[in-house]
Amino acid sequence: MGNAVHVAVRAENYTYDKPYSYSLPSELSDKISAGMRVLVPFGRGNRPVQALVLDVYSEENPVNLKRVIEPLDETPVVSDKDLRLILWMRDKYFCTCYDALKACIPAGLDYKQQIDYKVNPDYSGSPLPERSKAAALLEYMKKAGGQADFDTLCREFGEEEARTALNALVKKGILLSEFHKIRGVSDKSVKYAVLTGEVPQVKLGKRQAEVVSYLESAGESSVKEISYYTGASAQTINALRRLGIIDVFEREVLRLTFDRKKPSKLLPDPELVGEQEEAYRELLRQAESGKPSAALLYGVTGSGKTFIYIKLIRDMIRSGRKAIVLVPEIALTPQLLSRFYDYFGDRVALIHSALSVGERYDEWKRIKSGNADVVIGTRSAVFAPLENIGLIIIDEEQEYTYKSEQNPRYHARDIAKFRAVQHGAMLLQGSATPSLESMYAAKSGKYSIYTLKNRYNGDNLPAVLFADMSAELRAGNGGQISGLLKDEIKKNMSSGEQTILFINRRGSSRYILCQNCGGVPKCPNCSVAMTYHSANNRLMCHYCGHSEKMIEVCPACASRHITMQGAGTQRVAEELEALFPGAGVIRMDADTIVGKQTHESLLSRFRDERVPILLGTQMITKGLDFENVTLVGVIDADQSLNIPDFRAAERTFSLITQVVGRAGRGEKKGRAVIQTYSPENPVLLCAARQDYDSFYAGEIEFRESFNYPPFCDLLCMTLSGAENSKVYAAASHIRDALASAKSGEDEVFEPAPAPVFKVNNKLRYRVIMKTEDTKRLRNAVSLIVRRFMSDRRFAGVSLAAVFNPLE
DNA sequence: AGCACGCCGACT
DNA sequence: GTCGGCGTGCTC
Repeated sequence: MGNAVHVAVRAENYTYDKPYSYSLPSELSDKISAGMRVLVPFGRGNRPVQALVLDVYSEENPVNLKRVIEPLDETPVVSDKDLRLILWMRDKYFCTCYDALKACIPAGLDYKQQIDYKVNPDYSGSPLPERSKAAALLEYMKKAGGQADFDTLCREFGEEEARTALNALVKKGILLSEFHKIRGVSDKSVKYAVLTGEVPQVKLGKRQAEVVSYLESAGESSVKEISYYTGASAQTINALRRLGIIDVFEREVLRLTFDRKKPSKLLPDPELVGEQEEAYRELLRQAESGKPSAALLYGVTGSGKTFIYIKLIRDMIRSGRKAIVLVPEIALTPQLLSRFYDYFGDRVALIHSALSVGERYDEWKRIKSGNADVVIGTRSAVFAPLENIGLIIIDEEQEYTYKSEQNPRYHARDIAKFRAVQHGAMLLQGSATPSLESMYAAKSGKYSIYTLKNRYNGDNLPAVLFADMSAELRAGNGGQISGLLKDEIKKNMSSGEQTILFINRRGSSRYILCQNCGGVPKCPNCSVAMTYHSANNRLMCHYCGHSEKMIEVCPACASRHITMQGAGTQRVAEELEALFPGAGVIRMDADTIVGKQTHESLLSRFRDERVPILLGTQMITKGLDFENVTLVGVIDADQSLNIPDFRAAERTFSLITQVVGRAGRGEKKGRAVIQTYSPENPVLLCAARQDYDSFYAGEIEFRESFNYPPFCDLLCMTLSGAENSKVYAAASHIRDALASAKSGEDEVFEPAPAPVFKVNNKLRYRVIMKTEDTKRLRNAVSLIVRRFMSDRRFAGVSLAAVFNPLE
């Protein structure tokens, strides 16, 4: 008899991610409990591997088990509830336990492991054969003072060679190895480079010369910026540093920080009126029941959802429970944040990606130690280590930022539901334009639903005008701005009111077209056109990160007639400048939010300096509340409608509705101009009237007749690899495997090339399956994935399985 | 994945 | 004889 543990090792491969037993040395038995991480010997070579303790039990026969080496934590990093969440995530998302664990804890708690090697001074065995790699490596280490870490040796000898030589030397006892754990390093500093003034002794490479000339004009810059503007890789920078031409140094990074000064006095409970009060009462009763439940708060923009949230959370806190509030993107919700500080002061914890590793870790510890009552944050905040959660709120629940695109590919809503069940909490989703899935769940009784119809400060909906762009084209206006929109902007400018122009760039980006041969420059690694970035005047690939200089002559036919396609903010800005010479335009898109210009700085300029026009992409659709904005223009409303995706209509409706709602938030009456080639389109007409109900009625009918979610679940299996025939064969195999697992009305489709067939030189095929019984299929898929991964015929092909992908 | 074992050909 | 290349199979 003795103590032993079940652990989940940090496994690279899903196939062997299962519980393993290790015996617990008696000196460790009171130091280790479930939810802690330990180091265990794993595999034939007994290499030290991190593992998560699932439970401690007493083992009849502990002698034939390997022993735990050492604990990595003093207290559990996850609770028992979280452990169950992790196991559930593994089954649901086909990820490893350790991947799920990493989602639950801050990066600052994650250990990297490093092995240091030392020459054994007491070695007395036979000498090594001369001229072998091992001998060379040993010689190198002796010169380096008898000690080196693995990374350095890899750089010197190549990874493969270093590994084999080191293993041989350790086995012979010539070298000693020592395991070190390194805390996830703080990212509070950023690498900068500056010219030393040294004149190069050798002729510089093309890339190197570009970096030097960039630094000459820009002066000291961050390495990230340098590679954005010149396309230089880390190697290029390193080479220049070794040549003595540049200096590289680290510098503390300036972060956006939110003012967390404790307000002198917290605001009293907000006053609710009419339908707000009614919704609040019902929600409170539901939340206080102590039973898990889900509700949808469906209310138009400006109907005061935030105050209902605040009042509910106050009540929760009074009864000793805690709350999580998820928002789509922290930078886009400054108003909501400051309101929470006004009402909850320093009992608010904030978790989002703009925090440094260290700050996230601090915030996590603060939450875990019980010093926060409310956690606000983006997707990952759904894992906040709170105990006794009473309420989880997902604001703007239809937003796609709630879905993780990396392993584990979870949706915050699913995690929230699971945790709500664990804690007997209420999940409250709020939206002006709920996702079809959520509204359907509400209508079929799975969620209770509360509706707010009125804008509480009596704001009127804007008057919406349509500009028919095909008529414009016929009338000889081939530009991006219709006569109608131009006139409205002019009116606004003369009355000193401001305008927001929205470019719907989803699904279209700017690319280069040769007018002579019709050629479009493509990424050499991926099957997509290169996107033009005006900020650095380069062509970039959004899939693999490849970038090259903007071309002046067509590489195919040497013609100089090269034009830019797709509506970019820059092009519209140029047109505005031609129409309204000298008028101020602020451009806001991913291109202009680099370096010192932040989202906030641009917005505060727009507000404070009353710049007439704000022109931007998706990022201007949310959270902006400017009294003086009385006109909103949608440049190309149809853009996102034409994407071949069953969610295209839903996304477009949500976007347009939000943008239109930006007009007339103050005293003055607002107007909106929607430019489109299809002014009769029902989706746009509904969005113009802010009429979700009609939109929902039409869309749900479409989903039902074509059997799309929420009427079925879509399973998407993506196969990728370098060799076309192999990947295709693997896809066919998966198709057959799924076909034999199907039941009833399930459908399995033929393997098809992914919409972007080649990414990073890997070819991708997809196999889609529609199913009505996801629960049952999930087990079958888990088995298929596992079998696939351990099947040697499919080496070199990787497989990702996702249920209901958002893209 | 990563590591050892075992089988076979090349070379001291 | 033995070193090392690669195919195979397992990981408490």
